[in-house]
Amino acid sequence: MTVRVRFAPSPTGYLHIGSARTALFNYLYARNVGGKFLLRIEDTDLARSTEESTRSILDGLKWLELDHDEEIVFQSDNADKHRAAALKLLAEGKAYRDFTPRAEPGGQNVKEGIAERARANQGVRNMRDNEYRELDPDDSDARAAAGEPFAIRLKVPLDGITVFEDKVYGLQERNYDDTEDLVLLRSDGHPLYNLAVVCDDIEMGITDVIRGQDHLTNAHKQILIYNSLGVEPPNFAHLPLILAPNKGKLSKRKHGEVVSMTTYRDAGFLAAAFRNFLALLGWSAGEEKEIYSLEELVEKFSFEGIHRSNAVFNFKENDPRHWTDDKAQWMNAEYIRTMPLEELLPFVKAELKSAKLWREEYEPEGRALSETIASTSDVGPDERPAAMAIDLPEHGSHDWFVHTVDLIRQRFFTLKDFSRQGRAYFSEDYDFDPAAVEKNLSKFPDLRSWLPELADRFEAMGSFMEPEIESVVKAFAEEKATKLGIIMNGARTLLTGVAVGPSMLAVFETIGQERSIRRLRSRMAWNSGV
RNA sequence: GACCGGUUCGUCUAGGGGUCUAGGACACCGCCCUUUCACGGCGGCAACACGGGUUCAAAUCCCGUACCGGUUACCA
Repeated sequence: MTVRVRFAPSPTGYLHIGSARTALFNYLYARNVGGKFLLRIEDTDLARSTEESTRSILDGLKWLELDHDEEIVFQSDNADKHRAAALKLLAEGKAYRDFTPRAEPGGQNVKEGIAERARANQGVRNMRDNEYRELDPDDSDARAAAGEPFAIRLKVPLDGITVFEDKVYGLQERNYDDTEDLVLLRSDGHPLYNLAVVCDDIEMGITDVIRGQDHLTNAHKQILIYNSLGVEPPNFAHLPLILAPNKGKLSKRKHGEVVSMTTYRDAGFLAAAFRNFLALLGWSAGEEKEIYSLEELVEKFSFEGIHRSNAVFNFKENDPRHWTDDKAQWMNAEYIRTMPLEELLPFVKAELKSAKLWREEYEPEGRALSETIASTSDVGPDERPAAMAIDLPEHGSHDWFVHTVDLIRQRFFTLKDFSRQGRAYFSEDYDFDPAAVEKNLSKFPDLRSWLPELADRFEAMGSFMEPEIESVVKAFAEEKATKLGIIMNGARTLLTGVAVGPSMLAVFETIGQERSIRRLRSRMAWNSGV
């Protein structure tokens, strides 16, 4: 039998980080065993479900590249089937009509109300002591026919236990006594979650249900429904939860955008990096390795590697440097710095495009992309031999673009850095970081005249490549009896607007002779300073 | 309250009775490299929740306690 799993989010918000991981694990398992990964939108709570949310969830999945098989199922389309199932159970005496008037929906905090009531009922109430449970079927029919509203509840057997072997949590047993006669159909005819899930999973032929641990007790209720319906329950695998730094629930209300998948997409994260991070939250291949490609994750995925304890998603709300989990940030930087250049290029292109920094000249002309890369980036920027310099691409060309991306990515964390910190490489219109101006320019007033003077030296140069640049700048620093670093850092600030970056010689060379000269002479940074 | 689950460095984790003076990663802190730096290299700090057993031997097995989480809806 081929494995069929599903990811079944309810569209009441964007794709939450925990849901994203659930989707990932479903996907990994399906691909690992050659099964199908299906998608179902659980939109039966009309009041809370929105189309926008559905779109956002789909966007998130698409971004993570978790492609689903077959058509998306919308649970609301199946309401009639759910009702029919409830009616069938009613007809078979496996469910009953509850004529108890619907209770007033509690105050603001539903959960607290539930806990409160549970405490109050402590030891008194049998979970199945409903007065209508054993109502004579004829009476029941008569009252229903008279138009009296009723809910349909499952008639949970008196004695026995539900048992299943959870693929993560192991053997799970629960006394029927601990499960109430759950409502299948609301008095307004609306099918409820547990019924809908079971019916849909049966209809979709789901063999393995992989979802958050918050559904562990639902599994028992659902098994009861499967039993009543006479259908063999699927396998269950529950995943540990992802918690907030205070070990509480991670929610949009409390934690805001950090939990949304779109935040990461918009912040310049690579899907591959984020997937990698997500996979390691609650799962381990049992080896000392952190970086896994999707293919490796698929290959190594197993339920044995999944934890039983919840994981904390660590971040500091008011600290920009740690706005999200440090490891996620590191992972993304690691990908940007080390992934094959040809895979990174399209992302940089998209980023530059959206920042209006992309130029058609960066487009490869005729040459295959890989060919270009081989000629410019096999050698790391730091140990590029002199011979390479001969081929140094001209600014504005595709080769230059490739060369530049490879040079500047070494200190970048997100795709956004290419259009922000790296803006000066692609545009004449860039800002100066006040801290950099303060640190590298304002402190050394002499640079105000020295840097334009250095520009004059550059202008006199024939070839503008690292070795020549180096001797010119060194001679200049000696002449001015100052430290080379002062000149270099001042120039860096003028040329790039920021205080950090690759080797300054490489920066000069990459920015190019003409632009370097112009920028060294510019007064803009000085005027922007304090 | 009841039922269910969990508890190894700040965080993610390795660990399935001896190889554990508990390993890796991130973060943090030093040092080195360097013209600077958020790259890189080297190093440091830092954990088996607690109490009882079982055993020659326990982070690993059993029991209890504490704490944390989930569920307990005519929500999903």
